[in-house]
Amino acid sequence: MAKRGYHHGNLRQALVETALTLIEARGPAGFTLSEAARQAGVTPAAVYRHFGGRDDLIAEAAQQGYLILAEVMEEACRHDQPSALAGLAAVGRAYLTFAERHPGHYIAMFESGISINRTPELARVALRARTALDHATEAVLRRIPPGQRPPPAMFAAHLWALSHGVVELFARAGPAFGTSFSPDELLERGIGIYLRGLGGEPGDE
Amino acid sequence: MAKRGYHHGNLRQALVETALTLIEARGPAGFTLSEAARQAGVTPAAVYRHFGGRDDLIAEAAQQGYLILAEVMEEACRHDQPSALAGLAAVGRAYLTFAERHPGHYIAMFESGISINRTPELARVALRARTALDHATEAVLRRIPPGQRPPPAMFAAHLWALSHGVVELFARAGPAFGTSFSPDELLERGIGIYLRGLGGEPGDE
DNA sequence: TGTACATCAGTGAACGCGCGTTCACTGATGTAC
DNA sequence: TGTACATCAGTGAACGCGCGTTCACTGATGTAC
Repeated sequence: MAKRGYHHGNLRQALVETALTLIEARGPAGFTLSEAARQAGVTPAAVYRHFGGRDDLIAEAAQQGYLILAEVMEEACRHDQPSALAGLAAVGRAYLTFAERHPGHYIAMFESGISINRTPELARVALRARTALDHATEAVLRRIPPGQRPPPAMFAAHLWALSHGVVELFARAGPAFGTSFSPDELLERGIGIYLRGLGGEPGDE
Repeated sequence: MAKRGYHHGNLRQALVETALTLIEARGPAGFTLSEAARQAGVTPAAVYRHFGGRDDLIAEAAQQGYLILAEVMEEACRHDQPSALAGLAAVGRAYLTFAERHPGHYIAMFESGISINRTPELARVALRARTALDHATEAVLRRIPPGQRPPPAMFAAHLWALSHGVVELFARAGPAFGTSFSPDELLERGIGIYLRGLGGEPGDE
């Protein structure tokens, strides 16, 4: 435990991190400003030095999440992959890994009910994640016979939807809707089939 | 407004329907037992004649939702479709339509945070919806060259995940993540590509 | 058909609780001279 | 290097609120005789 006096030092970020832990543990409804303050070792009123209120704190958590997601997406398409399938699978896997490793961020982003248009910054950074995904998929699309290519935006939307659906139904819900397949396997094979439908990688996978 | 005296007549179902409206309007966090009672024209305490508490009311709403979804899925594969694609698309479309027409149920089922294993009845009826989806997809799978068939459970999971992802990201979020494509178009073309990847319907779509 | 009675759905008052938010304040920090 | 002072992060007490839940009750319903 770092010593602290009257001034916390970095309360703002400490609150965000406490919020993330709470959201992860109790869901978006279980999160309260007061408890976040308590766990950060601070009076509830202190929170108002840094955030407009409860929802702004969640929004900040979501915003940091979109930033991480954007970076993760950018990273996923940085390394040249041996095949289109490998490239796409890397992007999908990155999404799964993100949800797994940053559940608090993930919930704040997609399950907390805060609107992506709540603040211009949030909208901006969400768009950046979106754009990163678009770029990642565009790179793959170039390796596919031109005749079969869907519009890039649609291609990205399909990948995102499939990844998101797998996370929501088969990863985050726990074994509730469980199949005998792991989320990773489910997603990777789904992407493989989809990609074959586009005419890419005839002999692959 | 139906007249009522001291006894409501059908308070239980009236509460469920009020709950659905509230959940739809304010999200799962905005729903309160007290307000549901108020809108049903009844004291909060009256709710406890019919439900164990707030969460049981939500669970009942979810349960009725799974029932509707199961029926919708069963209906979607009842009519013989001219092609495998048409069959699959009908199932996907049914899912979208369900989310659109029964947003309260949908939220209670997938966004309220109540566990599917909360009660045995809820688990049973959720499984029934799941099974209906499995059957709907199995029928399609039979029309596909055997060599390419994925395990039926995986096939169903892919369809579900794609549909669910499209709903969550591009239908329910409103225009937040909007693409230029409608959710229906997105889903239908996604299913088309996926199905071609399975070797079905070579010249179709 | 009429009366007595058991049942139980809904009442209304009350509770303790923790929430989000406000306010005037206090005391640590760091800058100017 | 030392002192005065402005800044502003965090305090702590207080608030009103609506929540979920409990309890002893009341009065409508429907059944038995």
